Amino acid sequence: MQQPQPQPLRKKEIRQENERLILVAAEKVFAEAGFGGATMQLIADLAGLPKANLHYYFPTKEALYRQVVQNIFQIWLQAADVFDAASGPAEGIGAYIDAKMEISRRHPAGSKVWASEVMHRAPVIQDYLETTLVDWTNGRMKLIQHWIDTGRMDPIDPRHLLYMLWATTQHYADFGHQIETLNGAQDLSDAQWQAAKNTIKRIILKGIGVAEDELPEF
Amino acid sequence: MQQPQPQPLRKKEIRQENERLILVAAEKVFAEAGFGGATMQLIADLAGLPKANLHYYFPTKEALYRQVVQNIFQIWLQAADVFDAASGPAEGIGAYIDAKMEISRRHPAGSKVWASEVMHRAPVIQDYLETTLVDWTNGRMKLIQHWIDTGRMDPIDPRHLLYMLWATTQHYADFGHQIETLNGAQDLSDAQWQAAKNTIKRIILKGIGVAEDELPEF
DNA sequence: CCACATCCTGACCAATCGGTCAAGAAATAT
DNA sequence: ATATTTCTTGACCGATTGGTCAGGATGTGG
Repeated sequence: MQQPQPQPLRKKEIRQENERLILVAAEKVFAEAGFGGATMQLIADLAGLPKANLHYYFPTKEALYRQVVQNIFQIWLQAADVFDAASGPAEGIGAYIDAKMEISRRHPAGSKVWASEVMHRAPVIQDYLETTLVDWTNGRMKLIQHWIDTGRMDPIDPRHLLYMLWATTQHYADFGHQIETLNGAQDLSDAQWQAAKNTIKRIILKGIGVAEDELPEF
Repeated sequence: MQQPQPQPLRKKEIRQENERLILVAAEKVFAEAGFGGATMQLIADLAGLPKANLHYYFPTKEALYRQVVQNIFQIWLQAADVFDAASGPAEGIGAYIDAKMEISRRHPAGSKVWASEVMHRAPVIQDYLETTLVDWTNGRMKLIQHWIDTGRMDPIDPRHLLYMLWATTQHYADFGHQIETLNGAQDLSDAQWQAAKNTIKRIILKGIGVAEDELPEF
């Protein structure tokens, strides 16, 4: 039960709310126009604030962009929790696909900003790639290798399996416009998203040799 | 077929060569900086021509960009030839994966420009998406459905299988920088590219239920 | 040779960009 | 109340951008 209080805003609330407005607008504009094509004026208009106000909260365009990318990176990493909690490849990889597809559906702009950042050789988050992402990847590769060693799946190169999972799930966000066009200019329906998830899980889980009795129903 | 020209005109050679230089440079700069971040001056420097010369051959930045994107689209479609010539899913899909992976390796800049164009809602090639790409996709979906109907593979949604093929293969170009970083800042070796191809083909072909005796050796 | 078409390019321009600033408004602290 | 901190914003600035243009250079056809 939140009471709408349009007038009496406390200073801390003002800062919090304005930074949120700016970050949401920035994510959208950066996704649609790229870093170079985005302008502070566009972001300001979308956030409903004067341009000078943006520079009060974020000193430069690059600082704002950096914050957007870092926020996305956090969401991105968080999706891995389901991976570790799993008892085996069917559950772990299946849940990971579900989680990443949900991100692609709910956070398409963020995914595009991430893709754009990496495509342009990661000028802003290269250090994160070299540290956090390397560690994350090594950990998951070990887990997958363990599943292989204990006969839970075929001896697949874990690295390329991970790339395949990233590619397939993020494609639905990054190439969402192409997919919509091929869907008759319509957003994917709930059923179509479900079909996408199921098709991906079915092909990959069967493809890596997960035992039949571990597979979910499709 | 081109008519062989015994005495090619000099002027025409100049035009041909300069347009080629500009297009090659433009593809690289657009890929690395995005449309908004690319500048005519950067492209001119990379092509080794004065900026004003670019505007002699291509009236505007948009016109140059449009030509780059259209060229990529042609290469992109051409990779489908192997698909149609195949006698079944193992051969057709396997060859298509090989062809698209080869494009990712040899044409990474083009792939990035394409990805960027689609991510930004295809401002330049939307009409191609709605006509050529729709037709292409429908044709391949029919072929896959025929393979399903004749029991050559499992009843997989052909649309999502195609998306999976695109996503997985193009990922090695579009996210090449991330892959290099995770590979210790090294380009993938011949053997690593081969491993990537094999892993993708193995997972997908097994995942869609291609008969064992149709599978190649991995 | 000459007349013509094509190619080349330094200098320039209007528009737009990211970013600054100073003065004032509004909330908070004393 | 008053002093202080935080927030707001129109106006402005230097730098960069895509694009123009006039005039010279170079190749072509007669």
